[in-house]
Amino acid sequence: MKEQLQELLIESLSALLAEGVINELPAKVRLDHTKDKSHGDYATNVALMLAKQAKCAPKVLAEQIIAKLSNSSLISKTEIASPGFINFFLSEATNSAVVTEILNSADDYGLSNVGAGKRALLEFVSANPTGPLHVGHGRGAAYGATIANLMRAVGFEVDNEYYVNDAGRQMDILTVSIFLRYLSIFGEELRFPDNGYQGDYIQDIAKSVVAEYGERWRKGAGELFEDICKDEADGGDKEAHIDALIVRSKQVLGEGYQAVFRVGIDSILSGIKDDLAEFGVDYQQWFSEQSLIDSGLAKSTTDTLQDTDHIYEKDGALWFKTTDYGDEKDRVVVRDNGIHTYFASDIAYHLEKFDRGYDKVINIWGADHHGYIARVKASIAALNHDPEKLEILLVQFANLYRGGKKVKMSTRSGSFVTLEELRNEVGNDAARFFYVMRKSEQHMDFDLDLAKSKTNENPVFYIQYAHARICSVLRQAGEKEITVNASNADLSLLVEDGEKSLLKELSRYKGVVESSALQYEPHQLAYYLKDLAACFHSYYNACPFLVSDESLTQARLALVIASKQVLVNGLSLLGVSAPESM
RNA sequence: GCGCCCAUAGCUCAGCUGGAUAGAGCAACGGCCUUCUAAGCCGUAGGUCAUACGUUCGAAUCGUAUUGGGCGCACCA
Repeated sequence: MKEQLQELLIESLSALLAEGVINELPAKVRLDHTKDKSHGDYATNVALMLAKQAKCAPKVLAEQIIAKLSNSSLISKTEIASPGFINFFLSEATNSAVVTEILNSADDYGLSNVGAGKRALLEFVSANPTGPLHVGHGRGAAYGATIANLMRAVGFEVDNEYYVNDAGRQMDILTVSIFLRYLSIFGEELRFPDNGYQGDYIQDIAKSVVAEYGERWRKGAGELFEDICKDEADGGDKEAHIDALIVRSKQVLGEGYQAVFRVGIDSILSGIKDDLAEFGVDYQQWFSEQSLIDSGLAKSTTDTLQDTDHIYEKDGALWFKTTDYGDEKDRVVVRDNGIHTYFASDIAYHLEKFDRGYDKVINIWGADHHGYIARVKASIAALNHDPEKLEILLVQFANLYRGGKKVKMSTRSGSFVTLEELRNEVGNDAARFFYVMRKSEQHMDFDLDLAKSKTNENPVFYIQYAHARICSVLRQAGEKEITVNASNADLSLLVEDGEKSLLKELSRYKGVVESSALQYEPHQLAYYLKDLAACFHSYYNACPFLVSDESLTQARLALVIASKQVLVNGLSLLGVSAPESM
């Protein structure tokens, strides 16, 4: 009905335009829900916006706008409030119509088509497959999955994609780490490199290698470490040390190197996939970095840039002139040792994304990668695509708190809390909700104790409890042999304050979904659901639903069932369950 | 040093892209269970929206400067 009201308003403005009272229509006609019910149901500031070009006082213009407003059964009255707002009071029938609409649309209520079927590619998480996902990745996962749900709800076609960095040096370090642990299982005496992956999961993967290959790839530690430069703890350079070990391992292992690598990446990747799936995060595509190298696209993209003079050579390395496109400094794409950088394949990856013909290309990155934005956009521009089409959403880190104290984490040493551990501790519902409850660019403190608590300070339980309470009411109705006939209820009986505010709250839902989706702000929906639940709890305490007056019972049940539907729809967009009882 | 993000009640955070008297939850205080789940509700108290200028009918919101915090500035990913 907001749309209808808006149309009426535009009609009126067009009439004024025809009469020359105003010179042009505003870009958008804002119609807002009012905070204060003495201001009616909706208010617009158009008269204030247009007063200057109409060269008259806002209040005078407001009167003219109202005069041109055609009669409609929607509106019961209009008022002008200083300095020039027009307040609309809707008729009771208009307000309660939302219940009918919700009941008719059911699970589809809240869906719209502002996205008009445009295709969007949403890349998120994309953590290096060098270990299990940790709580930092969890935020990106929950955020991305929710954005995808929201965008689909408003009519976009969305593909979720995970970019798998299965090529490059990190993979070599992973392989060597597994290999060394594998050797240790057979009692080989060796010093594990400072720069290797220390986590326990590496030991587990090494055991899998044993299970699959037995002693087949066993080599002597002496052979492996002979003449290798010193590690950091021994006064050497840890980078050089591990690089030397990588080269040696490849020599010593031959085809076994690939075999060990395979076991490692398969194990880690399947762990990540299971983890995300259990978290309710689904992907349409898993895009391999290695595939860009195998297909030659990485190479050909670099060649193209070289042919178009975007790349030059310096100090034995190939540099991409990203400064031509506003970056702070030029970036290396091929190192002096001939190995391409991560950036090089990333250029090809983004080119590939654009070539797939999406209308929107969206990346969700950890905020620590913000320095990377300029160079990626530069590469898109250099390859004759519109860098504006790439939208990069940054997600800040999440700190865990337990007992009021920050949980310390460090990735290198392997002492991090994994996403799986978090999910096991607080549950998927609380994790999903908490992650998106905060604005993504805001640092968040994830309070583990709060996420587990079962009081109204925990918003997840608060909202779910509202849903469970409604289910309970409906069960009671069944026990009392009340036949619920919501769609035929006489909604004009809903006149209590609690009912009016609940109706108003319900009518906000569609707009919240749309706004959350278009602005990539799931927290708007999270807050809305909290407000809706509050509205319901308040109503629940103020009015009994199952009363002796049968038609009143039916009307209240209709309202309550509509509320339940919106809670279910909203929670499902957030990936949170709606339990029938708690 | 340069760049990006942030600063709102004692605490954790919203504030619908410039609107009307800045809102929730927690913590504090006072009430509500013989009646649909008290995992709930009602009320009281709590603010120089970091600071200072500016933009205009109107600023927590936009601009500039300052202060204070986070992150980034690799031939790592």
